Amino acid sequence: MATTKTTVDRLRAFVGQSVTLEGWVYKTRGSGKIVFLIVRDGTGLCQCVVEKNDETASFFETAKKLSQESSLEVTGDVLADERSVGGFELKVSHVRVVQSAADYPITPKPHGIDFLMKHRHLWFRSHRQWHILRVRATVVDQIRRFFNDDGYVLIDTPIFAPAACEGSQTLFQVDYFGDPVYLAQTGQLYLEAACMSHRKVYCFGPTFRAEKSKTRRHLTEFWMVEPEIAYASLSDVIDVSEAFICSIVERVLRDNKDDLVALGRNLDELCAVQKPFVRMTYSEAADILRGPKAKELLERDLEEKTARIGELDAKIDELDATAKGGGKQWQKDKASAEAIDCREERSELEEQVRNIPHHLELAANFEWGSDLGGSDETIISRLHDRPVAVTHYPKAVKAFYMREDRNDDRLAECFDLLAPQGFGEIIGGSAREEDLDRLVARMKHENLPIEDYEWYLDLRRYGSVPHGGFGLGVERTVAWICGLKHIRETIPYARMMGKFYP
RNA sequence: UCCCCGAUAGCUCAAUUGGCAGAGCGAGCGGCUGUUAACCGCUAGGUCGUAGGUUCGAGUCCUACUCGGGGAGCCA
Repeated sequence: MATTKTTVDRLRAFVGQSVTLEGWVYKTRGSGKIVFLIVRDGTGLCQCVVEKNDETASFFETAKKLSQESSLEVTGDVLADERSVGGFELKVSHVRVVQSAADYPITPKPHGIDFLMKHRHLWFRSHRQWHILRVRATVVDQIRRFFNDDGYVLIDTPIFAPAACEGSQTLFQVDYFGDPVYLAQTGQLYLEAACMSHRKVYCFGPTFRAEKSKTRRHLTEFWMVEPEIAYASLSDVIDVSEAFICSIVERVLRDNKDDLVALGRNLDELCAVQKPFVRMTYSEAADILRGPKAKELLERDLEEKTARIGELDAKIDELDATAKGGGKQWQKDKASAEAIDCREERSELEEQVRNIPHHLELAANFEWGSDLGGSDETIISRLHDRPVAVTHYPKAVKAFYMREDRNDDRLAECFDLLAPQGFGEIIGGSAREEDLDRLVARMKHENLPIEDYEWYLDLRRYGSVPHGGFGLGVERTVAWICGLKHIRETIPYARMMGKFYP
């Protein structure tokens, strides 16, 4: 029997030939004398059809009883068939079971998030997760490629850090041969040193924050890429972030369009991510929040969401009636499953509706001097169809190393980049204070232990120059690009407050 | 740390509002040659999160705790 080993993504080249696939059973459907095996092999899905006849007699019963996620080698002729997922199918001539799986926990039916997170090691195999992590891999590759192709030198910064860079209450403390050290929450200060050697540098690795926040935008361990550039102004740094974000979006649209479509992402919204991004100062953002546009947006939201809740109520009643009435069992089943989805959407909307008056109040009473809250960021980003850079925050709410605005000493030369459609902050960056006296004064004001930062201050003593950089959160970026509401699915093994298994 | 919601079969959810704990999926057995979350019949599967309390009677009401979800603060 002449046969070639191949993978699902290459079937097109083998139509009319016999091939062998190595994979796992994703789903099965059977009838008396025909079995459909949907096999996944890591590169895609392929329907394998086993018909009962003399040729298949030796393994037909085995194939019929194959359980979900059993591993197997399957051999057969490749046919083009539109009825099949992916457009090709295998007319099976041989099946070898590698291992028979029993009682695979994740079924094709819906599961709760807690259950799925506890089965993350298996959840990977589900189609949606497979698409998301493929997008992540492209994003990570493009991050490295963008900087490597533009003359940046990769500097690996330490994960064990001796002291706080930004604030010690959010650090994980580790016992280091009897001394307390902390898991790094940024490599920035180390990068500032390196950029005085290489001019353009970046670091890329995991970052740890012990923030006690349980929200859709937080992880305790996440990946961050941080470029740092010597002789750069704030405006230069924002230019880099623009080109950087555009290159990532463009690359994903080029290489992962199928994944995005499978995830239901609106591609037009991604295509609209083009230079130049919107730039506004913190003060302008504050005016917008207090102004009529923000109010209109939230009031329209309130109307639309209330109306949607009404629609859902009606739909739920209708579905419940279907589920309890006559008709086919599968129709009733489908109706009750849909009703569950509708209830979930309704309770989410109800929470949002409850929060809108509060958000209205926060926005309307926004006071110059406080940081933008999550709801404030959402308002600003939803008013634009491309990313928004909010610049020049009050320096009091920002980190000590940010450069003081020489025209207005209340301000820091910093920016946050907000992703559109309400996804919120994906980048935070700034020009760094290069003046020794200003920096020391600021550190004293914040009661930072100057002696621990002597090495950092040396950078201002020996050839200090204007410089700056930013940090981009990989998971938030992937969530935005994939259109996911929660970032926990964008990292292979999410670490969140109270969660570290598996 | 604070606010809201939840916990019932392996999984997803019901239980007529205090009166005999149920359905689908999954599992097992049987049937069906083109299925797309297939379908049809049968079988097994439960200390209703934990501990107290109210009551003739508690899955349902009250209190505390544990765990989970969502949000606030903080942040990428």
